[in-house]
Amino acid sequence: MRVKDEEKVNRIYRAAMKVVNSDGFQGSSMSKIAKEADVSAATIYLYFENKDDMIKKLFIHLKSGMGNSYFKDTNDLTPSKGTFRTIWLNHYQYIMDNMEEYNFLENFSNCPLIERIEKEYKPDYCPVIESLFEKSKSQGLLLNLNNDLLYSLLFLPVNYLVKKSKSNGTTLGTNELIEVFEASWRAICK
Amino acid sequence: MRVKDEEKVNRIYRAAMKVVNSDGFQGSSMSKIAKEADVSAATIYLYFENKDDMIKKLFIHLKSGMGNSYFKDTNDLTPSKGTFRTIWLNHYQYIMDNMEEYNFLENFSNCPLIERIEKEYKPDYCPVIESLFEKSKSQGLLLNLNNDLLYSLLFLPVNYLVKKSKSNGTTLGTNELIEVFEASWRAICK
Amino acid sequence: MRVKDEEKVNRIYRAAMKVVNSDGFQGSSMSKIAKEADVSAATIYLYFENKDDMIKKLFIHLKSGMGNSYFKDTNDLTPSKGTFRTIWLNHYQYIMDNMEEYNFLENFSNCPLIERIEKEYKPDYCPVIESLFEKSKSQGLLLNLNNDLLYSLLFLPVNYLVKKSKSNGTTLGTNELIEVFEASWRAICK
Amino acid sequence: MRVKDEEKVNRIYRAAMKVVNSDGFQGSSMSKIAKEADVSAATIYLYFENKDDMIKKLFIHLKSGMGNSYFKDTNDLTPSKGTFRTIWLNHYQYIMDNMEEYNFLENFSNCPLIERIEKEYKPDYCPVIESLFEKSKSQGLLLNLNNDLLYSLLFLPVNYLVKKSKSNGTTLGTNELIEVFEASWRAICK
DNA sequence: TATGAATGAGCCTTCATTCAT
DNA sequence: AATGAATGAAGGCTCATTCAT
Repeated sequence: MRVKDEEKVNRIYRAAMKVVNSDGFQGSSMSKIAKEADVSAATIYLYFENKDDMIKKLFIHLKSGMGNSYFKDTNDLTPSKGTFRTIWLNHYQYIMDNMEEYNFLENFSNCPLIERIEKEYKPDYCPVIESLFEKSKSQGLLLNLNNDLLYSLLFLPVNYLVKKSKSNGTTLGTNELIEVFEASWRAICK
Repeated sequence: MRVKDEEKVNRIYRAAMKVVNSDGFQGSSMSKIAKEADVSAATIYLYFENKDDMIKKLFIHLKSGMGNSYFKDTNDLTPSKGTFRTIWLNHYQYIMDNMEEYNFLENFSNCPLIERIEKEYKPDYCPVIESLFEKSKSQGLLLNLNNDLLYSLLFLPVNYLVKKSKSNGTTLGTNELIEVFEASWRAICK
Repeated sequence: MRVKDEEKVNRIYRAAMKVVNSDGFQGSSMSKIAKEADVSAATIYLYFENKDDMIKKLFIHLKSGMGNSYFKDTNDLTPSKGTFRTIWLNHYQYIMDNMEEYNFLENFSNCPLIERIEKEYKPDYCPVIESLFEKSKSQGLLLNLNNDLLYSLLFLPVNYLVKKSKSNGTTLGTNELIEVFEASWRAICK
Repeated sequence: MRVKDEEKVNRIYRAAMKVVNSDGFQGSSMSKIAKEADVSAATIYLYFENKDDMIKKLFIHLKSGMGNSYFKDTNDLTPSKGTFRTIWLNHYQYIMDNMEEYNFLENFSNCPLIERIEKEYKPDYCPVIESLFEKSKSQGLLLNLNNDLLYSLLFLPVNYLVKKSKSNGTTLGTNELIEVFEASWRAICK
């Protein structure tokens, strides 16, 4: 397994994501993915050890891509409501712009295969936001709650809503969006 | 004529849940489930049309069981913070007491097979809580937000925390629990 | 296997014939037959050893019924063209009136299961016609050909035509019918 | 890349024919056929869509092979008794030389699966002989009968006899053979 | 007698993976 | 490096048959 053609790996990633999202994990097969990527199934095995390996690497690939984009345009991490709002909106924007990726990640967070790597991978997943939480708590901006709890109060509702609105075919207006942020913020601010 | 073993369908349900939870959907097979339930694979087809049918019925079975238990001991649905706390704590208790069931439901909410029946089934899933939301909004107890949003602000964080704590092996103390409720409540109350 | 209810056996026979004719041998199952006969599948095993046994007995049952009816209204077996015409027309009429039975027999004459019993059963299948052939040959009415050959020259064409016309949805007119007989007769008469 | 073994499909054909002939349609399974062909069952699916597809293609393959061989060495289709005799003897020879193929075709002409393709395939099956019939009728060589009828009067008896003689272990002598032809011919000639 | 329940065996088919070019 | 061919293993499902009432 020697990586020569970096672009081919991406084609495989994209194909896998697409097939899995549309057919579900159990409906996805190496040959479908291969066809979608326009390579032979055997070729995939030049780049990945096996199917699990491919899925895991795809998961990590997408997850880190997602983590990075939260903080695009955001070098100023001074604890403030404005900072959180910016991050929060970036998060929202990322989900909207990368629905495919987001869906894939959501779908697989709960599968046994992924759970293991989630555990290994999570620690260094979002150190930036973790430290922002810590700073904010020590400055009295946020309630003194566990980071996981802060995370869930702040981000889960919007995640859920996006998924909902996607399946309903509706879109969230700007006002509505701000409303959601304000509600979430109220939950965690001091 | 051998008499139909009413309990057998439950054995199958339990087995399916167990196998799926430990091996994931893609790793679950009818024969594994059959072996776990201590019946022949063919027997499952006496009770269900096919695998999909079985999973769907199991899903509905668990979901309605879950819905019912939220309101055990709660006939008084007068809109008040106390009512919501009771329901919220029932919800928490249910998850803790029925981790297997809860996990199964979580795992499958995202699979394509289930998405369809979710849509059909959701409308009348929790009419009680929906009407409580409505009443509360009209009485000025809650912010005038979409029910889905209220739901996600109120329940998702605790869901997430339970899963977290399970995978960490820790348990939430009573105080911590109340803290989570209070935070969630702050997000939605007027 | 004790036969108590003679009528039930017939219901099973009729059901088997119907199912096999419409779904083919490979598409016929004991449960389908049972349902068609309005009995439990287990009940069939009270009357027959197993599926093969049932099919074989049905085959023999039908075959002997068919043999008998060739000579209804025909006790006069004096060798003559008229006698043969009568038999030939009886044969035609029987096929038309008992298409289901005839089809079943045709379908199964070639299957390995039946071939064995055909051999055992054939000898005494149609002694009447065999002796008529013999007498006719010795009287110089027919060519001195093997009985099987006489049989095939006389009867196979009309069999084939009936099947054809059935699948075309057409019916043979009386004149046409006589024409066929005359042609067949020309083949074997001296 | 391993090269596709053109001969492999023939091995599969031969195996299918053999298994079906000895075990009947209902007794034939893909795995039996695969074993007989000395390939993996999965391999068959590289060459055929599914079992039905394989059987159908085998049927057509054999049928057209049979059709072709009737007219080997026979380009002269001038209507005459000699022409018919030649064709008739070719037909006989084909059956004797290709008993397996012939049996398979016979066995399957009556199964529902085949009936459909027979209907689609028959029209252009033997246009040569059809046109010979037509020409012969218009020249007054043959009786003015339906082609199907001519076909059945001419060929069915010999078919039957061959099968008979095979199951008896006897062989038709040349004289006997000519006798059969003459009888058949007498049925249809003017 | 009659039958619904139950099942082991087997069937068709697919799939992840390896082979050979 | 790339791929079509090949396959063992497994999956979902059906069926003839037996069991237990």
